[in-house]
Formats: sequence, C-alpha cells, structure tokens
Amino acid sequence: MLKYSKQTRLLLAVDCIIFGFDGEVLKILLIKRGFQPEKGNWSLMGGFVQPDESLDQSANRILKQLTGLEGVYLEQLYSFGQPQRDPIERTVSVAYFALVDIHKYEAQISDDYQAEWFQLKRAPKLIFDQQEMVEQARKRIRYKAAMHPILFELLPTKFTIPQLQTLYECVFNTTIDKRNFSKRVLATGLLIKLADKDKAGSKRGAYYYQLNMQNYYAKFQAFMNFIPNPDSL
Amino acid sequence: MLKYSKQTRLLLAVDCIIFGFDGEVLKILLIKRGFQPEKGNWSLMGGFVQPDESLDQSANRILKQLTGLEGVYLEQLYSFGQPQRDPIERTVSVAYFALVDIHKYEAQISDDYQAEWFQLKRAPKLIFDQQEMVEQARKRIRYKAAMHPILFELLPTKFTIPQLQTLYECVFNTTIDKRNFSKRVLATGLLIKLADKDKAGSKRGAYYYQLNMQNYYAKFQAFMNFIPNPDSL
DNA sequence: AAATTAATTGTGCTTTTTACAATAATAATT
DNA sequence: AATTATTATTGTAAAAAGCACAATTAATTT
Repeated sequence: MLKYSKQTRLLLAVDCIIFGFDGEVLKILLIKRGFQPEKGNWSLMGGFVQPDESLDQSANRILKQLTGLEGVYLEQLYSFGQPQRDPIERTVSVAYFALVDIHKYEAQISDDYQAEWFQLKRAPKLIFDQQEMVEQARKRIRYKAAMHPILFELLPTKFTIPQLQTLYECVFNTTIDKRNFSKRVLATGLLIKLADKDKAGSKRGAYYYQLNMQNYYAKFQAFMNFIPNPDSL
Repeated sequence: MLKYSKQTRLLLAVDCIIFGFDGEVLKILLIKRGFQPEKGNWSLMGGFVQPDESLDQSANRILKQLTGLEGVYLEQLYSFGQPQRDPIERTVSVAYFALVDIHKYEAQISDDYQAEWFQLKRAPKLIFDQQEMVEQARKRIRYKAAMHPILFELLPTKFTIPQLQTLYECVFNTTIDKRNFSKRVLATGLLIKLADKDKAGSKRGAYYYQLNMQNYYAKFQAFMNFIPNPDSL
C-alpha cells in the first residue's frame, strides 16, 4: 500500500502573527499580499507548507523569507480549518505567533520587504479569518505573559524597569503601581542590574537591566505572578 | 483563478486523546487500528478531515463514529506535522483531547466498539508520534486544571469531595491536605451540596455534590488556585 | 539657584495560603 | 449491645504573599 487512496488532500498553510513593542504600544507586522485573491490587501505573514518541511520549519521559513527575521520567539497558536475560510480552495492554516524586538528589525523590514508595523489597535482589516487569528494570539499572549516571562522577548537586550512596566501595562491594558511592580519583577531573580542608565526617557535616567539567561531558561516554565489580580485574561 | 496551482496538497487527520477517570487512576481510550499500516495495533481515535467539515466537526465526528461519545469536553491541543510521521504518505494531524465521564460510557464502548480503556501509565506503545501527542495532552491538562475547573468533566454529575481530591492528586501526582483542599474547592462557589451520601467508599458516607452550572460557565475562564504551590506543571 | 521631571525606595495592613488534629458518623466485629 | 475500625468533616493559628500608599533622589532645564 503506497497511499491512503480515496482520501481528499488539501492545502495547508502557516500564518504568523508577529508582535512588536515600540515603547508605547503593541504592534503587529503585516504584509501586502502578493497574489490573488485579496492581492494587495494587508495580511499576516503566510505561506503554504512544503512537502519536506515540518510545521515549525515552515513557520520559520516564512518568517525568514517575508521579513528576514530569524531566531525569534515563535510558538504554535492554533489551527484554523473552517471549510470556506479561503474562498479559492480549501486551506487549513496553522497559526503561529512571534515576539520580536521591534528595534532590531524596524529599519531592515521597511527597506527590504513589503511589510509594515501597525498599532495593534489601529491595524487595517485583514483577509479571511485572520482577524480571529490575531485576536486569539492576543489572548494567548496575555494568558501566558501573566504567568511566564515571555514579554522580555519584545524588549531589547538592555531595558529599564519603567520600560518593562509600560509593556506590561500595555499588554494588559491596565495600570500597575510602580513600587509593587518593581518589587515583583526583581523578586523573580530574572534581572541583572547594569551600571549604565538610559537617559532618553527622563532627566534622572533609569538603570538598564538585562535578563539573567540562566534563570530565564530555568524558570521559564515556572509559575510567576506578573499581574496583580489576574481574574480572567 | 480557481486553484492555488503548483502547491502540494496533503492529508489532514484528527487524532483524539480521550481521558477518563475510574476513581483510582487516569485512563485513556485506545482503539485497534483497522487499516494499514499498523493495522491491529493500538492507536488513538483518529481519522481524516473531510472536505466539508471544520476541524472541530471532524474531531466530534470521529469521536462519535469510533466511540459513540457525544457532547463531551473536547479541545484542540496541537498540530503535529513532521514530514515522516506517517510512513505511507505525508499526513499532518491536528490533535484534540477529550475529557469524559468514564462510567457513562464504559459499558457501551466495550460492547459496541473495538475500544478499550488503559491506565495512562500502563498504556501500550502507540503508533507513529502518538506517544508524544499523549504526553503533550497530559501536560496541557495539568496546566489547565491547575487554574480552570476542567477536571469536573471527568466526574459523574454527582460526586463527593474525596473523589474530587483523589482525581486532583492523581492528575498532579501529589498529595493534598484534606482540610485545605475542601476549603479551596468549596470557596470557588462551584459546588452544590446534595442531601444524599455516597456510601460505597466509606462507612460514614460522603455527601454528594454537583456543579453549579451557572457559576461553572461564568467562572470557567477565571483564574483559580486548585493546586498548592504550583511551580512548574 | 530654582524648578521640573521621572526613578527609586519602604512600611504597615489585608488577604491568602499553609500547616496541623480532634471529632463525628457509620459499618463491621466481638 | 458494646467495641472497634474506617473515613468524612470541621477550625485555627502562623506564615507568606499581595496590596495600598508617599517621600526622597538624581539629573536636566529654566
């Protein structure tokens, strides 16, 4: 027996929801779709799964091809398979989300690729069911970030605590007490205080910190409370 | 344009990891595979996604066809797409997990279907990458059950607190203080105390409880601590 | 020198979590 | 009928975690 004859084959795609943080708001990276249908409209980074690649490989390839991004945080989100989601032909899509340091790639992306960062709240309408994918990705990030330190993936190597707090406040759409936030974050043991300061954001300047990678990997799966009163996320 | 020509189509399958609880240990429901390859070997409930059905529909259909189960808790777990995972032909599988009241279906399943409940710890080797699927499902349940009341799906409508505790101890492979567990669970407001007792398990008999469905649905997404000291799950 | 701006640090109160043991109800046994 | 055995049920005090809250410091700008 060589094949599962009689079974219907279908197209499998991968779509990536790419998140970035510019210090103010959350952003997602979109691309102008290069082929029909919906050619020219804003879309997630996507492509078809090739015969020889795994899903993870496919997501990484697409990310690389369309944005140049490599080695970023990438996680499978969910598979979307409504029969009519693509009007041309049945296509099931495995969605991934990525968290990237926006500054590391901002220039590169705009220059080399037909991609653009949009504020998550002001992003254009997306094709097919991609709106739903983004929404689900947003939920997943909130959920996970409330207990695991994934949001560091959105920051540069060196960052300040006020920057970190702004990020959390932005993701959870809330405000957090400075004193308590600082205590909470430092208590994790994930941060290493550096000698120099960031003087861009304030007169006094805020100390830079960087991740203690040892502890970061060790504690990534551990439960930590980053958000006060997490009720429903 | 009618099709995405030039793209490779492939087979899409759904596999279901079905969990049950017999009062003592966690179990999974397996089936003797009815076709080649690996015909006659133990396997998860699986099947191919049909042209007209969504992934959820596919999972529900497969569950119904192979076990008679209907209306049970079913959730998409993860998609598995290693190119060589099925030796016959490239097949990507979307895994779902189900939580069922084992007693409700125990007789029915054994009689009508080629399915059998196995202790999770003593289950036979599974085909392809299904071992990995089961492992991931086990992790997901732990993770989710630590914060959301999904384990009630494994119990009968009427259950006792000691039964519930045994279930939690079993899923998390730990022991929990009776007094604290009871307090914790009752504090959720999810339980309604009934008038009658279960006299099977003890001389004194333990009061039956049932879910307050109102609160159950309302609080399902809220965060609750069911497990003391959740570190890594 | 004064004013402005944002970063940094501490404490007491409240709530939650945890550790821990005696009593009650019933069936089985003597 | 009394005793024994078994499991369910209930409470409290100590510890830890979470929370609310304000004054001081460092540096730039005026």
